Amino acid sequence: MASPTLIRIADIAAHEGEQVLLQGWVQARTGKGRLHFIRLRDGSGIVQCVAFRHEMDEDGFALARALTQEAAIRVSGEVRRDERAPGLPGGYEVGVQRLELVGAAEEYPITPKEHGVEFLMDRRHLWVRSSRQWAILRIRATIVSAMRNWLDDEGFLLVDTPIITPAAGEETTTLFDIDYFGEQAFLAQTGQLYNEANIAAFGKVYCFGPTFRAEKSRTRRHLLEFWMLEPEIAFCTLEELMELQERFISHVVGTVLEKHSQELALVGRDTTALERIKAPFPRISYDEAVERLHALTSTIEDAEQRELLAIEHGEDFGSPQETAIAEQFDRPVFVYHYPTAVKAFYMEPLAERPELCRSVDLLAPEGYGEITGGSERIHDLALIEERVAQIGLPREAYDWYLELRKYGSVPHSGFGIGLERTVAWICGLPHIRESVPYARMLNRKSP
RNA sequence: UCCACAGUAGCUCAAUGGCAGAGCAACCGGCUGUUAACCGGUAGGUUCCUGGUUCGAGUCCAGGCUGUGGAGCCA
Repeated sequence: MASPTLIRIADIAAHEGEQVLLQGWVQARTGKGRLHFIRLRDGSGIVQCVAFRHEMDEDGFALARALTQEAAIRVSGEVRRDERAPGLPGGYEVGVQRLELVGAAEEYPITPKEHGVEFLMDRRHLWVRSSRQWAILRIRATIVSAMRNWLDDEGFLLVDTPIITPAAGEETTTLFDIDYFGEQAFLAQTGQLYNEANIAAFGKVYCFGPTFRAEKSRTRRHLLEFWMLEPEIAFCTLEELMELQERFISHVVGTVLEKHSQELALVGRDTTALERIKAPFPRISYDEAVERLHALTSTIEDAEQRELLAIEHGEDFGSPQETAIAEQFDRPVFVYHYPTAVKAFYMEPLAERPELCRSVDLLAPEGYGEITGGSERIHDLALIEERVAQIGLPREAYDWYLELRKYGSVPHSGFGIGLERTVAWICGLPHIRESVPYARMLNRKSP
Protein backbone atom coordinates (compact mmCIF):
# COMPACT_ATOMS: atom_id res chain seq x y z
CA MET A 1 0.00 0.00 0.00
CA ALA A 2 1.36 3.41 -0.99
CA SER A 3 2.02 5.72 1.93
CA PRO A 4 -0.76 8.31 2.06
CA THR A 5 -0.16 11.89 0.93
CA LEU A 6 -1.37 14.74 3.12
CA ILE A 7 -3.93 16.73 1.13
CA ARG A 8 -6.48 19.48 1.73
CA ILE A 9 -10.12 18.63 1.22
CA ALA A 10 -10.52 21.40 -1.37
CA ASP A 11 -8.18 19.42 -3.66
CA ILE A 12 -9.80 16.02 -3.12
CA ALA A 13 -11.09 15.62 -6.68
CA ALA A 14 -7.51 15.46 -7.94
CA HIS A 15 -6.81 12.42 -5.75
CA GLU A 16 -9.54 9.98 -6.71
CA GLY A 17 -8.41 6.41 -6.15
CA GLU A 18 -5.36 7.49 -4.15
CA GLN A 19 -4.41 6.84 -0.56
CA VAL A 20 -4.56 10.18 1.24
CA LEU A 21 -4.11 11.62 4.71
CA LEU A 22 -6.52 14.27 5.97
CA GLN A 23 -6.38 16.25 9.17
CA GLY A 24 -9.19 18.28 10.58
CA TRP A 25 -12.19 18.42 12.87
CA VAL A 26 -15.29 16.27 13.12
CA GLN A 27 -18.24 18.36 12.02
CA ALA A 28 -20.76 15.59 12.53
CA ARG A 29 -20.87 11.86 12.98
CA THR A 30 -23.72 9.47 12.48
CA GLY A 31 -23.56 5.84 13.44
CA LYS A 32 -25.10 2.87 11.68
CA GLY A 33 -23.82 0.02 13.80
CA ARG A 34 -20.92 -1.41 11.81
CA LEU A 35 -20.75 1.71 9.65
CA HIS A 36 -20.04 5.28 10.74
CA PHE A 37 -20.12 8.47 8.72
CA ILE A 38 -17.69 11.16 9.82
CA ARG A 39 -18.08 14.58 8.24
CA LEU A 40 -14.61 16.08 8.38
CA ARG A 41 -13.79 19.77 8.11
CA ASP A 42 -10.23 20.94 7.50
CA GLY A 43 -10.66 24.65 6.80
CA SER A 44 -10.50 24.23 3.04
CA GLY A 45 -13.59 22.10 2.65
CA ILE A 46 -15.78 19.36 4.06
CA VAL A 47 -15.67 15.67 3.20
CA GLN A 48 -17.50 12.58 4.36
CA CYS A 49 -15.32 9.82 5.71
CA VAL A 50 -16.87 6.37 5.87
CA ALA A 51 -15.67 4.00 8.56
CA PHE A 52 -16.63 0.35 7.92
CA ARG A 53 -15.88 -2.07 10.70
CA HIS A 54 -14.48 -4.70 8.36
CA GLU A 55 -12.03 -2.25 6.75
CA MET A 56 -10.40 -1.11 10.00
CA ASP A 57 -8.62 -2.46 13.02
CA GLU A 58 -10.66 -2.83 16.20
CA ASP A 59 -9.18 0.21 18.02
CA GLY A 60 -9.67 2.44 14.99
CA PHE A 61 -13.31 1.44 14.67
CA ALA A 62 -13.93 1.90 18.41
CA LEU A 63 -12.51 5.41 18.04
CA ALA A 64 -14.75 6.14 15.05
CA ARG A 65 -17.77 5.09 17.12
CA ALA A 66 -16.77 7.34 19.99
CA LEU A 67 -15.87 10.48 18.03
CA THR A 68 -17.58 13.61 19.28
CA GLN A 69 -18.37 16.80 17.40
CA GLU A 70 -15.23 18.94 16.88
CA ALA A 71 -12.76 16.24 17.88
CA ALA A 72 -9.51 16.79 15.96
CA ILE A 73 -8.41 13.76 13.98
CA ARG A 74 -6.14 12.43 11.28
CA VAL A 75 -7.72 10.09 8.78
CA SER A 76 -6.06 8.04 6.10
CA GLY A 77 -7.83 6.05 3.46
CA GLU A 78 -8.80 5.89 -0.17
CA VAL A 79 -10.60 8.66 -2.03
CA ARG A 80 -13.71 7.35 -3.77
CA ARG A 81 -16.15 9.05 -6.04
CA ASP A 82 -19.70 8.76 -4.71
CA GLU A 83 -22.70 10.82 -5.69
CA ARG A 84 -24.23 10.32 -2.26
CA ALA A 85 -21.36 12.01 -0.46
CA PRO A 86 -22.19 15.44 0.96
CA GLY A 87 -19.55 18.08 1.56
CA LEU A 88 -17.54 20.78 -0.10
CA PRO A 89 -16.69 20.27 -2.90
CA GLY A 90 -18.79 17.11 -2.35
CA GLY A 91 -19.22 14.00 -4.48
CA TYR A 92 -16.16 12.33 -2.98
CA GLU A 93 -15.66 10.37 0.21
CA VAL A 94 -12.81 8.73 2.01
CA GLY A 95 -12.94 5.06 2.98
CA VAL A 96 -11.30 5.17 6.39
CA GLN A 97 -8.45 2.74 6.98
CA ARG A 98 -6.63 4.44 9.83
CA LEU A 99 -7.90 6.93 12.33
CA GLU A 100 -5.93 8.88 14.90
CA LEU A 101 -7.29 11.18 17.61
CA VAL A 102 -5.24 14.40 17.81
CA GLY A 103 -7.41 16.33 20.25
CA ALA A 104 -10.55 15.11 21.97
CA ALA A 105 -13.60 17.39 22.14
CA GLU A 106 -15.89 17.86 25.10
CA GLU A 107 -19.60 18.29 24.52
CA TYR A 108 -19.74 21.00 21.87
CA PRO A 109 -22.26 23.75 22.53
CA ILE A 110 -23.10 24.59 18.92
CA THR A 111 -25.17 21.64 17.77
CA PRO A 112 -26.61 21.22 14.27
CA LYS A 113 -29.95 22.60 15.49
CA GLU A 114 -31.04 26.23 15.78
CA HIS A 115 -29.56 28.64 18.27
CA GLY A 116 -30.34 32.19 19.32
CA VAL A 117 -28.29 35.21 18.33
CA GLU A 118 -26.97 35.92 21.81
CA PHE A 119 -25.93 32.32 22.37
CA LEU A 120 -24.02 32.25 19.09
CA MET A 121 -22.42 35.68 19.52
CA ASP A 122 -21.23 34.69 23.00
CA ARG A 123 -19.53 31.75 21.30
CA ARG A 124 -18.29 33.56 18.22
CA HIS A 125 -14.85 31.97 18.72
CA LEU A 126 -16.54 28.62 18.03
CA TRP A 127 -19.26 29.85 15.70
CA VAL A 128 -16.66 30.78 13.05
CA ARG A 129 -16.25 27.02 12.54
CA SER A 130 -19.85 26.68 11.31
CA SER A 131 -20.33 26.35 7.56
CA ARG A 132 -22.31 29.51 7.07
CA GLN A 133 -19.86 31.66 9.02
CA TRP A 134 -16.95 29.95 7.32
CA ALA A 135 -18.44 30.80 3.91
CA ILE A 136 -19.10 34.43 4.83
CA LEU A 137 -15.58 35.01 6.11
CA ARG A 138 -14.07 33.43 3.03
CA ILE A 139 -16.14 35.74 0.84
CA ARG A 140 -15.06 38.66 3.02
CA ALA A 141 -11.41 37.82 2.37
CA THR A 142 -12.05 37.66 -1.36
CA ILE A 143 -13.84 41.01 -1.29
CA VAL A 144 -10.80 42.56 0.38
CA SER A 145 -8.37 41.12 -2.14
CA ALA A 146 -10.64 42.02 -5.08
CA MET A 147 -10.85 45.61 -3.87
CA ARG A 148 -7.13 45.91 -3.35
CA ASN A 149 -6.14 44.14 -6.55
CA TRP A 150 -8.42 46.31 -8.63
CA LEU A 151 -7.05 49.51 -7.14
CA ASP A 152 -3.47 48.32 -7.45
CA ASP A 153 -4.07 47.51 -11.11
CA GLU A 154 -5.59 50.96 -11.65
CA GLY A 155 -2.40 52.58 -10.44
CA PHE A 156 -3.42 53.35 -6.85
CA LEU A 157 -0.86 53.10 -4.07
CA LEU A 158 -1.73 51.72 -0.65
CA VAL A 159 -0.60 54.33 1.88
CA ASP A 160 -1.47 53.47 5.46
CA THR A 161 -2.97 56.17 7.64
CA PRO A 162 -2.68 56.36 11.42
CA ILE A 163 -5.18 54.80 13.78
CA ILE A 164 -4.30 57.07 16.70
CA THR A 165 -5.11 60.62 15.68
CA PRO A 166 -5.05 64.01 17.38
CA ALA A 167 -8.32 65.29 15.94
CA ALA A 168 -11.70 64.26 14.69
CA GLY A 169 -11.93 63.54 11.01
CA GLU A 170 -15.37 64.96 10.67
CA GLU A 171 -17.18 65.69 13.90
CA THR A 172 -16.39 65.30 17.55
CA THR A 173 -19.37 63.44 18.92
CA THR A 174 -18.61 59.93 17.83
CA LEU A 175 -14.96 59.33 18.71
CA PHE A 176 -13.38 56.86 21.04
CA ASP A 177 -10.84 58.81 23.05
CA ILE A 178 -7.71 57.34 24.54
CA ASP A 179 -5.14 58.50 27.05
CA TYR A 180 -2.01 59.41 25.11
CA PHE A 181 0.42 59.81 28.02
CA GLY A 182 -1.79 62.35 29.67
CA GLU A 183 -3.00 63.95 26.47
CA GLN A 184 -6.23 63.19 24.71
CA ALA A 185 -6.11 61.32 21.43
CA PHE A 186 -8.71 59.53 19.35
CA LEU A 187 -9.13 56.34 17.41
CA ALA A 188 -9.43 57.13 13.73
CA GLN A 189 -12.86 57.35 12.18
CA THR A 190 -11.41 57.99 8.74
CA GLY A 191 -8.05 58.12 7.00
CA GLN A 192 -9.29 60.61 4.48
CA LEU A 193 -7.51 63.73 5.69
CA TYR A 194 -4.20 61.89 5.45
CA ASN A 195 -5.18 60.57 2.03
CA GLU A 196 -5.55 64.17 0.91
CA ALA A 197 -1.94 64.76 1.92
CA ASN A 198 -0.79 61.57 0.23
CA ILE A 199 -2.32 62.26 -3.19
CA ALA A 200 0.13 65.13 -3.70
CA ALA A 201 2.92 62.60 -3.35
CA PHE A 202 1.41 59.64 -5.20
CA GLY A 203 -1.51 60.89 -7.29
CA LYS A 204 -3.91 58.05 -6.54
CA VAL A 205 -3.87 56.44 -3.13
CA TYR A 206 -6.04 54.37 -0.83
CA CYS A 207 -5.97 53.45 2.80
CA PHE A 208 -7.57 50.37 4.27
CA GLY A 209 -7.93 49.68 7.94
CA PRO A 210 -10.18 49.60 10.95
CA THR A 211 -12.10 52.71 11.87
CA PHE A 212 -13.90 53.47 15.08
CA ARG A 213 -17.11 55.28 15.83
CA ALA A 214 -18.48 55.55 19.32
CA GLU A 215 -22.02 55.93 18.08
CA LYS A 216 -24.77 54.70 20.34
CA SER A 217 -26.51 53.17 17.41
CA ARG A 218 -27.89 49.70 17.63
CA THR A 219 -29.04 48.62 14.24
CA ARG A 220 -28.40 45.82 11.80
CA ARG A 221 -26.05 48.08 9.80
CA HIS A 222 -23.77 49.44 12.52
CA LEU A 223 -20.57 48.35 14.17
CA LEU A 224 -18.40 50.39 16.50
CA GLU A 225 -15.29 49.02 14.83
CA PHE A 226 -15.43 48.45 11.11
CA TRP A 227 -13.04 48.28 8.18
CA MET A 228 -13.08 50.98 5.61
CA LEU A 229 -11.30 51.32 2.33
CA GLU A 230 -10.82 54.89 1.17
CA PRO A 231 -9.44 55.79 -2.27
CA GLU A 232 -8.49 59.41 -2.98
CA ILE A 233 -7.60 60.77 -6.39
CA ALA A 234 -5.92 64.01 -7.42
CA PHE A 235 -7.32 65.91 -10.43
CA CYS A 236 -10.59 64.02 -10.15
CA THR A 237 -14.13 65.35 -10.47
CA LEU A 238 -17.28 64.00 -8.89
CA GLU A 239 -18.41 62.57 -12.23
CA GLU A 240 -15.12 60.74 -12.67
CA LEU A 241 -15.41 59.49 -9.12
CA MET A 242 -18.79 57.91 -9.82
CA GLU A 243 -17.45 56.25 -12.94
CA LEU A 244 -14.55 54.84 -10.92
CA GLN A 245 -16.85 53.56 -8.19
CA GLU A 246 -19.19 51.71 -10.50
CA ARG A 247 -16.35 49.91 -12.21
CA PHE A 248 -14.83 49.12 -8.82
CA ILE A 249 -18.04 47.72 -7.33
CA SER A 250 -18.82 45.72 -10.47
CA HIS A 251 -15.39 44.14 -10.32
CA VAL A 252 -15.75 43.18 -6.66
CA VAL A 253 -19.18 41.61 -7.11
CA GLY A 254 -18.03 39.85 -10.29
CA THR A 255 -15.01 38.38 -8.52
CA VAL A 256 -17.14 36.98 -5.70
CA LEU A 257 -19.58 35.45 -8.18
CA GLU A 258 -16.72 33.87 -10.07
CA LYS A 259 -14.88 32.44 -7.06
CA HIS A 260 -17.54 31.67 -4.51
CA SER A 261 -20.62 30.07 -6.03
CA GLN A 262 -20.43 27.33 -3.37
CA GLU A 263 -20.10 29.79 -0.50
CA LEU A 264 -22.93 31.96 -1.84
CA ALA A 265 -25.10 28.85 -2.00
CA LEU A 266 -24.14 27.98 1.59
CA VAL A 267 -25.31 31.37 2.85
CA GLY A 268 -28.46 31.09 0.73
CA ARG A 269 -27.72 34.11 -1.47
CA ASP A 270 -29.88 34.58 -4.56
CA THR A 271 -27.16 35.32 -7.09
CA THR A 272 -29.45 36.62 -9.84
CA ALA A 273 -29.63 39.92 -7.95
CA LEU A 274 -25.82 40.04 -7.93
CA GLU A 275 -25.46 39.18 -11.61
CA ARG A 276 -27.23 42.44 -12.44
CA ILE A 277 -24.52 44.47 -10.71
CA LYS A 278 -22.76 45.86 -13.77
CA ALA A 279 -21.71 49.40 -14.59
CA PRO A 280 -23.13 51.90 -15.33
CA PHE A 281 -25.22 52.46 -12.22
CA PRO A 282 -28.21 54.81 -12.18
CA ARG A 283 -27.50 58.34 -10.92
CA ILE A 284 -30.02 60.66 -9.39
CA SER A 285 -29.57 64.01 -7.69
CA TYR A 286 -30.58 64.67 -4.13
CA ASP A 287 -33.30 66.97 -5.54
CA GLU A 288 -34.69 64.12 -7.59
CA ALA A 289 -34.43 61.69 -4.68
CA VAL A 290 -36.50 64.03 -2.52
CA GLU A 291 -39.06 64.38 -5.31
CA ARG A 292 -39.23 60.62 -5.67
CA LEU A 293 -39.80 60.30 -1.93
CA HIS A 294 -42.54 62.92 -2.00
CA ALA A 295 -44.21 61.16 -4.92
CA LEU A 296 -43.93 57.85 -3.11
CA THR A 297 -45.23 59.24 0.16
CA SER A 298 -48.35 60.66 -1.52
CA THR A 299 -49.32 57.13 -2.60
CA ILE A 300 -48.97 55.59 0.85
CA GLU A 301 -52.16 55.15 2.86
CA ASP A 302 -50.69 54.04 6.16
CA ALA A 303 -50.01 57.14 8.27
CA GLU A 304 -47.20 55.51 10.21
CA GLN A 305 -45.41 54.47 7.03
CA ARG A 306 -45.89 57.94 5.61
CA GLU A 307 -44.42 59.52 8.71
CA LEU A 308 -41.38 57.23 8.47
CA LEU A 309 -40.65 58.35 4.91
CA ALA A 310 -41.45 62.02 5.39
CA ILE A 311 -38.64 64.35 4.40
CA GLU A 312 -38.13 68.07 3.84
CA HIS A 313 -35.73 69.28 1.19
CA GLY A 314 -32.48 70.00 3.06
CA GLU A 315 -32.72 67.09 5.48
CA ASP A 316 -30.51 64.04 5.36
CA PHE A 317 -31.97 60.64 4.56
CA GLY A 318 -32.57 58.09 7.27
CA SER A 319 -32.60 54.34 6.73
CA PRO A 320 -36.24 54.22 5.61
CA GLN A 321 -35.63 56.88 2.94
CA GLU A 322 -32.44 55.23 1.71
CA THR A 323 -34.18 51.89 1.46
CA ALA A 324 -37.17 53.37 -0.35
CA ILE A 325 -34.96 55.04 -2.96
CA ALA A 326 -32.77 51.98 -3.44
CA GLU A 327 -35.87 49.80 -3.89
CA GLN A 328 -36.70 51.71 -7.06
CA PHE A 329 -33.59 50.31 -8.76
CA ASP A 330 -32.20 46.84 -9.36
CA ARG A 331 -28.61 48.01 -9.14
CA PRO A 332 -26.81 50.26 -6.68
CA VAL A 333 -27.87 53.88 -7.20
CA PHE A 334 -25.76 57.02 -6.88
CA VAL A 335 -27.39 59.93 -5.10
CA TYR A 336 -25.36 63.10 -5.62
CA HIS A 337 -25.41 66.78 -4.58
CA TYR A 338 -26.61 66.43 -1.00
CA PRO A 339 -27.20 69.50 1.14
CA THR A 340 -23.93 71.01 2.31
CA ALA A 341 -25.27 71.32 5.84
CA VAL A 342 -25.73 67.56 6.38
CA LYS A 343 -22.37 66.54 4.95
CA ALA A 344 -18.77 66.76 6.12
CA PHE A 345 -17.05 70.15 6.22
CA TYR A 346 -14.54 69.42 3.45
CA MET A 347 -17.03 68.80 0.63
CA GLU A 348 -16.97 71.21 -2.30
CA PRO A 349 -20.11 73.34 -2.59
CA LEU A 350 -21.81 73.71 -5.97
CA ALA A 351 -20.74 77.02 -7.50
CA GLU A 352 -24.30 77.89 -8.55
CA ARG A 353 -26.07 76.49 -5.46
CA PRO A 354 -23.70 76.53 -2.48
CA GLU A 355 -26.39 75.03 -0.23
CA LEU A 356 -25.67 71.77 -2.07
CA CYS A 357 -22.31 70.06 -2.33
CA ARG A 358 -20.47 67.83 -4.76
CA SER A 359 -21.02 64.69 -2.73
CA VAL A 360 -22.22 61.25 -3.72
CA ASP A 361 -23.53 58.27 -1.77
CA LEU A 362 -23.96 54.85 -3.32
CA LEU A 363 -27.05 53.08 -2.02
CA ALA A 364 -27.05 49.31 -2.29
CA PRO A 365 -30.22 47.50 -3.32
CA GLU A 366 -32.30 45.23 -1.08
CA GLY A 367 -32.27 47.60 1.87
CA TYR A 368 -28.55 47.46 2.57
CA GLY A 369 -28.27 51.22 2.55
CA GLU A 370 -25.27 53.41 1.98
CA ILE A 371 -22.20 51.38 1.12
CA THR A 372 -20.01 54.17 -0.17
CA GLY A 373 -19.85 57.86 0.53
CA GLY A 374 -17.63 60.29 -1.27
CA SER A 375 -17.21 63.76 -2.65
CA GLU A 376 -15.13 66.28 -4.41
CA ARG A 377 -13.09 68.06 -1.73
CA ILE A 378 -12.68 71.75 -1.18
CA HIS A 379 -9.29 72.70 -2.60
CA ASP A 380 -9.43 76.44 -2.04
CA LEU A 381 -7.53 77.51 1.09
CA ALA A 382 -9.78 80.40 2.07
CA LEU A 383 -12.93 78.31 1.75
CA ILE A 384 -11.63 75.33 3.71
CA GLU A 385 -10.40 77.69 6.47
CA GLU A 386 -13.84 79.25 6.59
CA ARG A 387 -15.50 75.84 6.84
CA VAL A 388 -13.22 74.66 9.65
CA ALA A 389 -14.03 77.82 11.56
CA GLN A 390 -17.78 77.51 10.84
CA ILE A 391 -17.99 73.97 12.08
CA GLY A 392 -16.16 74.97 15.24
CA LEU A 393 -13.29 72.56 14.80
CA PRO A 394 -10.07 73.47 16.62
CA ARG A 395 -7.94 75.27 14.06
CA GLU A 396 -4.58 74.04 15.47
CA ALA A 397 -5.47 70.39 14.96
CA TYR A 398 -6.17 71.07 11.29
CA ASP A 399 -3.12 73.25 10.57
CA TRP A 400 -1.36 70.57 8.59
CA TYR A 401 -4.51 69.73 6.67
CA LEU A 402 -5.14 73.36 5.75
CA GLU A 403 -1.52 73.79 4.75
CA LEU A 404 -2.01 71.25 1.96
CA ARG A 405 -4.00 73.94 0.13
CA LYS A 406 -0.94 76.24 0.03
CA TYR A 407 1.31 74.07 -2.09
CA GLY A 408 -0.17 73.10 -5.40
CA SER A 409 -3.75 72.47 -4.36
CA VAL A 410 -5.76 70.68 -7.05
CA PRO A 411 -9.35 69.54 -7.45
CA HIS A 412 -9.56 66.08 -5.95
CA SER A 413 -12.11 63.51 -4.94
CA GLY A 414 -12.39 60.35 -2.95
CA PHE A 415 -14.77 57.94 -1.34
CA GLY A 416 -14.98 55.49 1.50
CA ILE A 417 -16.49 52.04 1.34
CA GLY A 418 -17.53 50.14 4.44
CA LEU A 419 -16.27 46.60 4.14
CA GLU A 420 -18.82 45.00 6.43
CA ARG A 421 -21.81 46.59 4.72
CA THR A 422 -20.41 45.42 1.41
CA VAL A 423 -19.99 41.89 2.75
CA ALA A 424 -23.50 41.95 4.24
CA TRP A 425 -24.98 43.10 0.95
CA ILE A 426 -23.09 40.68 -1.28
CA CYS A 427 -23.81 37.74 1.05
CA GLY A 428 -27.39 38.84 1.66
CA LEU A 429 -26.93 38.82 5.45
CA PRO A 430 -29.78 39.90 7.68
CA HIS A 431 -27.39 41.59 10.12
CA ILE A 432 -23.92 43.12 9.84
CA ARG A 433 -22.66 41.21 12.89
CA GLU A 434 -22.06 38.13 10.73
CA SER A 435 -19.93 40.04 8.22
CA VAL A 436 -16.95 40.49 10.53
CA PRO A 437 -15.04 37.83 12.48
CA TYR A 438 -15.48 39.44 15.89
CA ALA A 439 -18.09 42.18 15.96
CA ARG A 440 -17.78 45.21 18.20
CA MET A 441 -21.20 46.56 19.02
CA LEU A 442 -22.92 48.65 21.63
CA ASN A 443 -23.48 45.71 23.95
CA ARG A 444 -20.67 43.49 22.79
CA LYS A 445 -16.92 43.61 23.02
CA SER A 446 -16.28 39.92 23.66
CA PRO A 447 -15.09 37.50 22.48
C1' U B 1 -31.73 58.33 24.12
C1' C B 2 -36.80 56.73 22.45
C1' C B 3 -40.60 52.80 20.95
C1' A B 4 -42.00 47.53 20.84
C1' C B 5 -41.23 42.49 22.21
C1' A B 6 -38.80 38.66 24.99
C1' G B 7 -36.15 35.95 29.28
C1' U B 8 -38.60 28.31 31.59
C1' A B 9 -33.51 21.91 31.08
C1' G B 10 -26.93 22.61 27.63
C1' C B 11 -29.97 24.53 22.97
C1' U B 12 -34.88 25.80 20.55
C1' C B 13 -39.47 26.24 22.63
C1' A B 14 -44.50 24.69 25.27
C1' A B 15 -47.41 25.01 29.84
C1' U B 16 -56.48 28.66 31.37
C1' G B 17 -53.55 31.58 38.32
C1' G B 18 -53.82 24.81 40.22
C1' C B 19 -48.50 18.10 39.62
C1' A B 20 -42.43 21.72 35.39
C1' G B 21 -43.26 19.49 29.65
C1' A B 22 -41.51 18.25 24.37
C1' G B 23 -37.86 17.97 20.45
C1' C B 24 -32.68 18.23 19.88
C1' A B 25 -27.82 17.71 22.42
C1' A B 26 -25.44 14.40 26.39
C1' C B 27 -25.15 9.23 28.35
C1' C B 28 -26.44 3.57 27.63
C1' G B 29 -28.14 -0.06 23.89
C1' G B 30 -29.54 -1.46 18.51
C1' C B 31 -28.88 -0.88 13.19
C1' U B 32 -23.91 -1.48 6.41
C1' G B 33 -25.58 4.44 3.15
C1' U B 34 -26.30 8.50 6.71
C1' U B 35 -27.17 13.91 4.73
C1' A B 36 -30.19 18.40 11.11
C1' A B 37 -30.72 9.78 10.28
C1' C B 38 -33.89 6.34 12.81
C1' C B 39 -35.61 2.96 17.10
C1' G B 40 -35.53 1.80 22.63
C1' G B 41 -33.85 3.58 27.39
C1' U B 42 -31.32 7.04 31.28
C1' A B 43 -30.22 11.56 33.36
C1' G B 44 -31.09 16.71 33.30
C1' G B 45 -34.95 22.75 36.56
C1' U B 46 -32.82 28.96 41.72
C1' U B 47 -38.93 29.25 35.43
C1' C B 48 -33.45 36.39 34.85
C1' C B 49 -33.36 39.27 39.83
C1' U B 50 -35.94 41.94 43.98
C1' G B 51 -40.45 42.97 46.10
C1' G B 52 -45.89 42.66 45.99
C1' U B 53 -51.14 40.53 45.15
C1' U B 54 -53.23 35.52 46.10
C1' C B 55 -55.27 29.65 49.70
C1' G B 56 -51.89 28.98 45.53
C1' A B 57 -47.53 32.73 40.75
C1' G B 58 -43.53 30.30 35.24
C1' U B 59 -48.30 32.88 34.50
C1' C B 60 -50.96 38.89 37.53
C1' C B 61 -48.64 43.90 39.46
C1' A B 62 -44.15 47.29 40.47
C1' G B 63 -39.01 48.15 39.95
C1' G B 64 -34.45 46.46 37.97
C1' C B 65 -31.08 43.56 34.75
C1' U B 66 -30.09 41.23 30.10
C1' G B 67 -31.24 40.36 25.10
C1' U B 68 -33.86 41.02 20.34
C1' G B 69 -36.31 44.16 16.51
C1' G B 70 -36.97 49.23 15.00
C1' A B 71 -36.02 54.82 15.21
C1' G B 72 -32.28 58.57 15.54
C1' C B 73 -26.90 58.81 13.90
C1' C B 74 -23.89 56.81 10.13
C1' A B 75 -20.15 53.44 6.32
